[in-house]
Amino acid sequence: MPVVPATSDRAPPLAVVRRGVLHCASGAMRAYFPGPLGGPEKTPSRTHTHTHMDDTNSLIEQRKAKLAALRAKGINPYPNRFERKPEEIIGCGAAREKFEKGEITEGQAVALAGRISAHRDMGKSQFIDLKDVTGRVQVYAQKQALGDEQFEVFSHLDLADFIGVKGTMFRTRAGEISVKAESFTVLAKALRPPPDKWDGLADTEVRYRQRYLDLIANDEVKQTFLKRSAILREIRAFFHERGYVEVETPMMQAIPGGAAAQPFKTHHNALGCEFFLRIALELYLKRLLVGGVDKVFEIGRNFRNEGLSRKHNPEFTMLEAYEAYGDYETMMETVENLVKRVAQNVLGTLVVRHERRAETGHAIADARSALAEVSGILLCSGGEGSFGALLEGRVKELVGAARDAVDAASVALGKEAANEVAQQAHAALGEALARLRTDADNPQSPVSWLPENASQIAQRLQSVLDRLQPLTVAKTIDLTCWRRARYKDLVREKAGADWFDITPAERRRRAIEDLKLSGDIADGYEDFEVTGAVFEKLVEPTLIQPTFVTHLPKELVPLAKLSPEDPTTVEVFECCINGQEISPGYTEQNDPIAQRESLEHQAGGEHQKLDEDFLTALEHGMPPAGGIGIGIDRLCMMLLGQESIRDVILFPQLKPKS
RNA sequence: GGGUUGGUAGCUCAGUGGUAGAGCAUCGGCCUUUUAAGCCGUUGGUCGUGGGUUCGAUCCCCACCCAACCCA
Repeated sequence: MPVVPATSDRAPPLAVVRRGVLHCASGAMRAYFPGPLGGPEKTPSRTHTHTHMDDTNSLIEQRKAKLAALRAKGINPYPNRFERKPEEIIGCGAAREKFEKGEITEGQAVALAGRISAHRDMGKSQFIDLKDVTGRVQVYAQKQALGDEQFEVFSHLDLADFIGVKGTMFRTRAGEISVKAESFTVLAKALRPPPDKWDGLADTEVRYRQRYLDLIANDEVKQTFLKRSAILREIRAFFHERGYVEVETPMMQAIPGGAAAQPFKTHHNALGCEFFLRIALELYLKRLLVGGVDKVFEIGRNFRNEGLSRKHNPEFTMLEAYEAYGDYETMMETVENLVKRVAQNVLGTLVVRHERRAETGHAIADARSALAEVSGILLCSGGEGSFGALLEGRVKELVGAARDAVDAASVALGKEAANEVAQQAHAALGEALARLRTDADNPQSPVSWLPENASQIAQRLQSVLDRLQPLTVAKTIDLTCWRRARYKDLVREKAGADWFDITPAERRRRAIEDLKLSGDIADGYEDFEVTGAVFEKLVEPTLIQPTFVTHLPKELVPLAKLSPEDPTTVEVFECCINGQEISPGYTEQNDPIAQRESLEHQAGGEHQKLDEDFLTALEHGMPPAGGIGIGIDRLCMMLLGQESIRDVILFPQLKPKS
């Protein structure tokens, strides 16, 4: 009931005004576009549009009214092209740069086109910023120069409209390189307003689902994807220069092979059979080695039917390259040279600096309020006896330290300083949380917790850690120095020098109890899997600087070739950078009998999973070869300083909106 | 799968058990070299969805949807 009168109070005058404008305008539209375009079959949809417009927000309505007004003036808001002489054509940013360098002189005629990104109205003179992929340039429009009619149209242009401008270059009094408009053309009217010019677009969901808005609003996002493109270009150039052949192999495969992963299933109607989207490129590229394509690579999408996370997108881009008469040593050099070249040519440096992208202010405010909450809980639940121990303890000290750090961060002027203290806070809280969890799990703990207190405080601490996370991402990756380290040595660094001298039972106990990997070690794990968990959880995340991990145990990579110098290991490397495996490399298995045994074992007796055609190919003889795979998305994350794979994939997979 | 945080105007964000707020954007007015232009005025909301509690819910409770992060 209260809704109806309220609407009827307000709605009628607005509706009358808007309908008046729209009806008049669409009448003009029909007059200007007689014939098929304005024919009767369009009328129903137009009517529908009207009802829709009445319901939708007024910003779109206003723009549609402007669109109709343009048509009423005989201006086509969506012309087929921007008419201009070829010699005048120039990019917006390019025009500014060329003027700066003196390649264009004051008063020279130019033509450029772009999207309006800012509008400064001075009455009888106006400024807009015009943006295209080359950058931004200011356009200056004077009533006198354009004439009353054109100036009227110009002054009613909206942010996000596309226009073309012809004019002359000059520098304003304030020194800004600008174009004085002599004429302009509306190239495409935008019916929706762009995101905020200052704050950009922050809503992650909108950024990923409507990436075009992200690209419009957030320039650094556009730069990231332009650089991703440059990375791909450099990778291709690298391999082409070395005589590699680029190929494309099937994405739809009857038997998905080359990796252990769940595939996506699809169906071919005409053939009446199932196909799978590929999970790896390997088996087809090796067929090409058999066929005499000695150096071959492919860059393409793989699909794995697994969970989504910061590091995983269900479809991701993989590079695989194989080189006959090479081995895993050859391929290590290849990876190193490739990454160095790409970094140098795209970033101009071999030292990659990762900065956080999140805004410091909000994160600190969040973290501080959460910390205050933790302190509150500590105080409120501080009864007699048991809590005395807590309040005296390390936990309180650490929470206090974290608070101080966050407070310091909030007044720190520089990003660096804020980041440093945030990192300290993060470390301190991580320690406090670990301590809490240990004590809470340990009945012999000197602190006799109330269980609900412990878990409550642990949750709050976790929350604080989460909030501090965006502040703590700052690191430098030095690509000039590539370490080579044996798997066992790296494990010994984290798990103890005697790790491989103790019994398997002792290793398991130590991993679960001392190294706190209980959640990562299943009951049925083999001994090598226990060590594998240590590597994956404790070693790999710490390998920030480029590291080739070599001499992996043969059980871990059963399909690989044994190392002649140590037959308990295989000729395989994992190249880790930024705490992630970027690239595995192999001396490829070319013994058809050994390969058959491994694949049969992997298929676990399910014969339909065996790629007989691939095994047949090997029986025809494959030259000894080195091979690598490089996760392009992860490589981009590392090079471009992004902490989420979704920030290097233009359209990451999200749950469809219902 | 579990947990934490979030979803309010086109955008960025405040906020409260009782008529919904700011800045920018929009629209109107003044201003012919501004640049986060300025000044004056104006418009704009199913407060994620669905239930419940209540005289009254955007707020409290429950469920669900979507997202980010952490853990598994």
